[in-house]
Amino acid sequence: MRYSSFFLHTNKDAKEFDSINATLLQKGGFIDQTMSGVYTMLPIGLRVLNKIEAIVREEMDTIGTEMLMPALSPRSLWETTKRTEIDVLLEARGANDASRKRNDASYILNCTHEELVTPIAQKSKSSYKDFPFAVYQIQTKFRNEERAKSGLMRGREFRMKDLYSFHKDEDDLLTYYEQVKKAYTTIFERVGLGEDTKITLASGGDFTTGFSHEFQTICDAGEDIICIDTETGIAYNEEIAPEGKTYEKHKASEVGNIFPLNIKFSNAFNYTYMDENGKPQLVYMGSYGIGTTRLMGVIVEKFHDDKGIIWPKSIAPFTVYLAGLNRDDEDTVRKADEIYTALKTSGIEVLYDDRDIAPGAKFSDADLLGIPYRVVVSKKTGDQVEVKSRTEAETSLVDIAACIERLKG
RNA sequence: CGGGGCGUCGUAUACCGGCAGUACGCAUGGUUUGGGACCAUGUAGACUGGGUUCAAUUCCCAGCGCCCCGACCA
Repeated sequence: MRYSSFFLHTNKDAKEFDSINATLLQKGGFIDQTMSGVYTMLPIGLRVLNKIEAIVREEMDTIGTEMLMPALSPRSLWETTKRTEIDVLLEARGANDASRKRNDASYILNCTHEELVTPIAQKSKSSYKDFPFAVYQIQTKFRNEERAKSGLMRGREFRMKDLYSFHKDEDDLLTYYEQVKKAYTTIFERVGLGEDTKITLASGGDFTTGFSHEFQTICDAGEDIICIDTETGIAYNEEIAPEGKTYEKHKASEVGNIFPLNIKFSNAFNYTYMDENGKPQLVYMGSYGIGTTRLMGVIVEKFHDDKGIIWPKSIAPFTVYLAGLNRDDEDTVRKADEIYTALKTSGIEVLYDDRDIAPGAKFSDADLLGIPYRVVVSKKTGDQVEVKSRTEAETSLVDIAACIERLKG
């Protein structure tokens, strides 16, 4: 991608916000705020989000099947489960009298999809032979947060992967629940958060009187506090940490959560299957979420320095920032063009800064954007190129072939 | 939802009851070219409504919006 034809504009003088991710993502031109808690994913930001979601999708495909449910749903579904009182629930309706006359209904902008997925499953999966099964989606969710804050970490409109599993009994649900834990662990490892993400015991919240598990990434910008039992190493959400134990406390951000719903929703919708003896039995369900936009925010919170973002390679918008200097020199421009083509041909994702601006402006953009490698072509580099990683201070001059090998590796 | 703050070119900010300024960006020209270049010339702005006043961007009220602290957080 050539910078000159990419829809990208950095603004290093943009306002500082309460959180690092809000500030850096806006300075880097990854996101643009539309209103409080609502952001546009600009092209370079979307590249990151797509990579995160691709990883999530790959891991989810090992334990479930992707589908896509609507963002809008009828209020009646939420009345069935008595969840119309959720305080963050958003409603949509005709914006003016004319459209209200045409359609009197009000709709819910879904914050989660148990109300949608349960009746869908009920329509076709009603024999014990059908179980277990699981479906997931990656989709935009809505929550009318009282106070949106911290950039992508608490928005009113955000992206979420939600997975729903269906089982004949509790044992089977719990077996699957453990599989989800493994898949989630793999996801957080792959996006670079493995080390600091703790499986944390939490209350079941609105869903169940039992337990649930949260995936909490230790992070100063986080809104939760997790307590790690110094003896057992087990992490608890502060809200349920038992008295009389010693804990290591950390601020953390909830990047994923998993709930054994048991029969809460199947009961509300009277979703039963026919067992081996021809008797109807309530279905056991689980639900499992990962906020993909929040994940993006947390990654910025974890990986940055005073110059900008440092994206982990697995989710970086590009692998390499190719800075073509000396744009007034035809030979150097031609050489940079050739290297750009060579990198692309090798399957390397490259952002080619072909603008006629000062070298320092390019370097600072490269740092701000957080692209893992920087390659420089200039009068000084001759037949070679200069390469350095985002975190290295020193550059090295190497042959083009060697450079490509390094970037591929 | 309680409390506080703020709404001025695209962005960041300043001043002022009497012609709204600076910087960045953007445009054009010239000089530059390894850590955010320089010079020149341009470009573009007072959230909305009401009130006070000879005169309001400025003061007052309301609405809307945004930010921050706290509460909340399936």
